Amino acid sequence: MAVKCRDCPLRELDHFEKFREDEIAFMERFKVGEMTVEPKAPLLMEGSNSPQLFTVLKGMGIRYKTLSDGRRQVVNFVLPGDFLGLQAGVMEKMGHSVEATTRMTLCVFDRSELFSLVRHNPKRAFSVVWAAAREEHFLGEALTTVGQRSAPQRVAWALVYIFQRCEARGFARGSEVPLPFRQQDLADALGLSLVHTNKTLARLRSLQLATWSNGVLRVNDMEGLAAQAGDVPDPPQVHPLI
Amino acid sequence: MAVKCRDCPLRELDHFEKFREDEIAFMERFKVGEMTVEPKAPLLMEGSNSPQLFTVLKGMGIRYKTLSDGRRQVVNFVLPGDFLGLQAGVMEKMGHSVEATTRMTLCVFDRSELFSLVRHNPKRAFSVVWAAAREEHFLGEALTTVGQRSAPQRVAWALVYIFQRCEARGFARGSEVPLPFRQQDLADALGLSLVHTNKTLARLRSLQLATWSNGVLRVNDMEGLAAQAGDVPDPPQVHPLI
DNA sequence: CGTAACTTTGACCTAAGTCAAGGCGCGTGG
DNA sequence: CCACGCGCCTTGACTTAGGTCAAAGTTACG
Repeated sequence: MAVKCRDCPLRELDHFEKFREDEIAFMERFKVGEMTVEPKAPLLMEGSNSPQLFTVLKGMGIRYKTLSDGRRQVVNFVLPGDFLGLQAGVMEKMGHSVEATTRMTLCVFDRSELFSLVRHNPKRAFSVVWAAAREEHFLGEALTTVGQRSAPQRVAWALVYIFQRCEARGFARGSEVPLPFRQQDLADALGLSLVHTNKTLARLRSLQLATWSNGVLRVNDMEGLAAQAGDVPDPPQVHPLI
Repeated sequence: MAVKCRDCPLRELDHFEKFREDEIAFMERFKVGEMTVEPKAPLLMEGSNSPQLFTVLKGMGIRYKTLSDGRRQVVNFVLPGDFLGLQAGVMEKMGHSVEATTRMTLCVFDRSELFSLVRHNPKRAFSVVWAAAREEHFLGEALTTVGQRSAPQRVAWALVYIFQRCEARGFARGSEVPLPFRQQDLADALGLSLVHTNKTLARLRSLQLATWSNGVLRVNDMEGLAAQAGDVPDPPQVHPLI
């Protein structure tokens, strides 16, 4: 039932660094199980201190923070290969919540083993640092986008970003990638209202740049979309933890 | 001339975790020197791969990203105890630039030693992870603030945040802390225009909540200021690297 | 003293928010 | 098998928070 790290399909992707034989063995000891959750299921709660850490194997979700008045900031979209729970693992509590959008399957690790992982396997420890730095880097980009760019730029930027990430994970079929989120999620990620996000998407559609409907994003003109976005991110090689 | 880690004044602050004797010795080997820079001096450049990492000993600065059209996002304010260059240390390049605002003195480390630090000193390695997670946590808060809050809330939030950080570092004299930045810097941090930031600060002043002039922030009514901000951050214990 | 870098204030404008009303697809139960 | 409800998307009309422009104070400094 539970997939062995050895057979993990994520490792096959060019996007992820290759494991050495001993690293695979090490991770198999670190791994305590596998979990499947339904859409809407909460995985981690802001302020909580989960005993588990996860690596996403399948499915998508969102990281978000909720304000006391109910407003919500989507902090990032969660895709396969993402590591969840670092903050809880190293500080006492999570800074944001994580929720499944589609059905997801996750690799489960024991939080208390994180320290021993750092102690006994420096290469893997470096991957943890890398993951944290990667997220920090992304959040800097996102902050800049939300702080400085216009609505059309923000939306275009987000679509390019998501498309690239999906593509790197082998989800793209031609110019299409699955995008199972609601417009409200994107709006909350970009600090825009739902209505304005919708109208902005409509404009990108009428400009023949990108179409997002029924959970599928089609990018007709990546050049043009990137031009709309202004500056665009760059997705490098990643270290998964699995 | 160069201060020994043993005598580093930062270690005295309650805010930072105490070092063990062997950790001090270890850091002294890791440290390659000390540097002093003048205001406006660039410390790290976005996209570059600095051979050095720094811990701030004295002075303040800003982390920021620049867009191709000249707009700027201030990503965070840099205070003593902050570790600079993690992204360059672990990925190939920085995601943002760092510039001195006041004269600063920095502890200099050799980037290439970072890996050996992780390998040979797990406790310190954990501190690196901690620092990265801390920054990630902050950026999530900042993103939420910029994405969801109104101008008065943003400004109040930022003042509370900065005041707390300064206080934890022992900079507070009563209700005053040094704040040597320009209004433009705050505006760029919050995604607001200079003019609107100025007017918002004026309102906080007239409400008797906080006054910021001549590089000094005085918080008259922390309760009220926090109320303006809505939800407020929490500054826990930190691990410095020194 | 003059000039350059910040701050402050007022008048006006526009990007984005809010409100409101439909539309559309889908699942459920009568 | 149809209709009702629900979640999500779409569109139009109107409002507003915050941006832009412009000009005048204020310091600090050479």
